[in-house]
Amino acid sequence: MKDDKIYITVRCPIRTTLELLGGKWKLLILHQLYDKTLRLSELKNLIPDISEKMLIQELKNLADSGLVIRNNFGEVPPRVEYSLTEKGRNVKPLIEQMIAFAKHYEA
Amino acid sequence: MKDDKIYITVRCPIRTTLELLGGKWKLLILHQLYDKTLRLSELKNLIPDISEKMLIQELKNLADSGLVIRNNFGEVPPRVEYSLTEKGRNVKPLIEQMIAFAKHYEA
DNA sequence: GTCTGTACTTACCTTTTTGTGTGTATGAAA
DNA sequence: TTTCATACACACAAAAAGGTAAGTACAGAC
Repeated sequence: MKDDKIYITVRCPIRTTLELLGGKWKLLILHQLYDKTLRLSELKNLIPDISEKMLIQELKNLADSGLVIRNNFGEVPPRVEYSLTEKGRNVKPLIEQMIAFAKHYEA
Repeated sequence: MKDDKIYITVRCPIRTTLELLGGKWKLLILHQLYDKTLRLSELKNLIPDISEKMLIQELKNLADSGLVIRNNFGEVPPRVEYSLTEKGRNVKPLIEQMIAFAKHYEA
């Protein structure tokens, strides 16, 4: 029913971004990754309250979305490095606006 | 500001913003509200797939956070209008960055 | 031959978020 | 009298998100 109306609203850029970046962890991970390549263990230290499962899961998510690149060195013990893709780097202004918003809010 | 790593990480501006604006609906509501005052029923039409319960709940949330003002005219049948506060208006650049991000992503 | 370090995987569980359906108040209109 | 419109409350259910704990693989160090 009323397919026209619904269709327009449910596929808007805000929802797209929410799907890509929504949730508790993705933006925090991308923020850490912004200007450096990091290993899983390093991310774990930088975001101490994330569980290993969530970190791996969200990194996989971000890699599947093409925002993060997973570089597996194929060594033993395992060595894997994560970094942003070109598209992933587009989160920067978004993150900066989030920080600005929090600042304004707390002022 | 302290250099305690944990403290910094669990209480950072990104998390603050996530707490205020996270979830499926808040940003969509704020977006509709950006340049106009709206009644509940109007918002319901503009975001057809939100349930009434969620709409009311999220509006209450946003009002409690001081981002939205609830103006109750005390009439019968009820007439209540919602609009952004000054602080609420600070979401604009954030929303615009979300839209820009989606655009870049899809390009 | 046991231990260590790393990046996972899996099963299971709890919490949070979101959705559905129903009920309430009231004045006016039919 | 009945019906309608509006904003919202409440009980409950379903779904999604997140957390815990255990296990896997394997080269090299001990």
